[in-house]
Order: sequence, then structure tokens, then C-alpha cells
Amino acid sequence: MAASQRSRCSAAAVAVELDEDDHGQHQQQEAEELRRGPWTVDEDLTLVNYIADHGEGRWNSLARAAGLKRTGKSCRLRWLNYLRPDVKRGNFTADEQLLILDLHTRWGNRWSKIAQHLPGRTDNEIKNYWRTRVQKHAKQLNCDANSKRFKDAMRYLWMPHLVDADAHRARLLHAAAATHHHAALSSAAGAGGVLTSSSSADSFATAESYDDGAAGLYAAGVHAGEMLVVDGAGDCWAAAAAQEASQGMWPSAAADHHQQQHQSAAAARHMHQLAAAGGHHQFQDAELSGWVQGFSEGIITENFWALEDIWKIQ
DNA sequence: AATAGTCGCAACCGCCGCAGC
DNA sequence: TGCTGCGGCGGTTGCGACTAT
Repeated sequence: MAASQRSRCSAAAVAVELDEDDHGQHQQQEAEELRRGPWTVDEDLTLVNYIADHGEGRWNSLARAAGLKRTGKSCRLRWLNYLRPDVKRGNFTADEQLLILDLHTRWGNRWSKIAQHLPGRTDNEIKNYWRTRVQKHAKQLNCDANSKRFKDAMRYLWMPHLVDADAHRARLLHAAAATHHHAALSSAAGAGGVLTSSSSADSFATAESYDDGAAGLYAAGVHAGEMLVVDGAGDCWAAAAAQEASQGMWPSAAADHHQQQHQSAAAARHMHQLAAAGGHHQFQDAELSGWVQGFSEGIITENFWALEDIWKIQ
């Protein structure tokens, strides 16, 4: 057990020793038996098997019945955050990042509420994402993550940036697919061949291996022109986006995250489908969907920053 | 290669509200 | 009506992995 966890254990033991009432002896025994710290594979299996057989129930009694020397709280947390079959692992997709950014501007640190809108994601994961990525970004911008300044930056700069980066990916995928489709048809017509899975994968890889930094540049440039309307600003903003992308601050938008490529590609395909269907991203929340539709149509023009302000902050 | 610094994430803590008695 | 136990939530901690020097 790690030192910190040992100290936590001993602190708990001391607390229990001081609590010598009628049930003191029994409670002390129970508390001393309780395990803390990282879960073992055996414990995980025990919990999973027990829940598979009996379902979720009252966590304290579940922990006892399953023979786990853990608190009910600990079991609940382990199940909800890690063992539940529908828990989604890995990096957040652009869609999810957009959703988190937007929902946080609405509800603040209501992580569980935000998590309800991201299937498979836990409040803990979202909270960690916010604290490690977003707050770090706010720090670099030299402003508070809860300030209106930062929220404006997210809303009018980063969110469109995320959308555009993925939309651009989608365009590339679409173009690559169309090219491939055309080539395959020609090839099949000429040689009587069939479309192979490897050639299909090649066309996909062509789009996926597209330089992410360049995608970021492109996307940022487009928005610098569309939203900021500052002569020559596109290059500056694009450079900043590329820099941030190279630093991996906003992974799915442009950073070089190999692990995320499949998810991003999926998101891009999704965006492309939506674009083809009318360009409106349909989130679960109708109000949110309307909001995204709003900025995708460029109707949000008020309250955005001038580039000068951004560079002052940078 | 060794060390220091940083980051991501699992797990814990304390508080609060609710239900049952 | 107050007490108790429990579940849920947000905040915090600290370990291990990774990166920079």
C-alpha cells in the first residue's frame, strides 16, 4: 500500500479507536479490516460477478455480502467509474469536448449533471478532464477558468475551432472516399476486379494521416476570417492554433494523438453526415442543439474578442 | 543514465439531502 | 421531530507514468 494510503488507514484506525462506545469493539474490528487504495483484479472480479448475479443494491450491504473488505462507497465508486460495462474509456472526442465546454458554461461544476449528457462518461472523468486540460489552458491564457473572459474564449474561439477541425477532417475523409470510390469503380470496370478491404483501408488512412497541425491551421484560418474579421489575423490565429495543437492542449482538434485518431475520424464522419443532412449537429439536448446550430450558421457575432485582446492575454 | 518536474487519473474525503424509523 | 444510515456529489490528494534537463 502506498505511503499516503497507509497514512489514511492509520488515521482512520485512530479515529475508530477514539470512538469507543457500545459498538466500538465491533466497529473497530470492521474498520481495521477495511481495505483502501487501488483495487486488485480479484476485488474487481468479485464485485463484477456479484453485481452480475444480484444486481446493484444497497452498497454497504452489497460490499459485505460480496465479501469485499471495502466500504459501500468505495464499491459504488469503483463500479460506476471503472467496472460498469458501458463505461467509455479513452480520450474525449471533439463532440464530447464541445459538449463539456458548453454545458460547463451553463451549469458550472455540476459534473454529474454534465455527465448525464455524455453517455458512458463518468462525472469523475469529466471533472478530471476539466481540471487537467481546461484549467491548464485557462492558466496559460492568464485568466480564471470560470471567468467570462475564458468562457468567451471557449465559446467563440475554441469551440468553433474544434468543430472546424473535425469538419475539415470530414471533408478530407469525404474527398478521399470519393476519390477512392471513383478509382475503385474505374478499376473494377477496367479489370473486372472487386473492392478489397485493404484498398478501402488505404483511402481511410490517407485522410487520417493528414497532418493534424495543418488541419488546425486550416480550421483556425477559416474562423479567423469568418468570426474575427481582422486583416491578416488569420495567419496569427492559425499560428497560435498550430502551436497549441503541437502542445497537445486540445487533442481531438488538431493535436497529434494517435490513440484518438479512430475516435476523431468517427466524429468527423458523424459531423460530415450531419453537414450533409443540413449542417446541424443534433445533441441530446434540444436547446444545446440550437446553440450549436446558431454558431455553425455564423449568427453569433456579438461579444467576440478582437485578436488584439487575445494576443494581450496570450 | 539519473534526476527533477509535470501530468493524468483513480481513489478518498467531507458535506449534503433524503428516507426510514 | 430528531436521529441514523446511506447514496450522491464536488473537491482534493497522491501515485505512477511520462517528459525535460
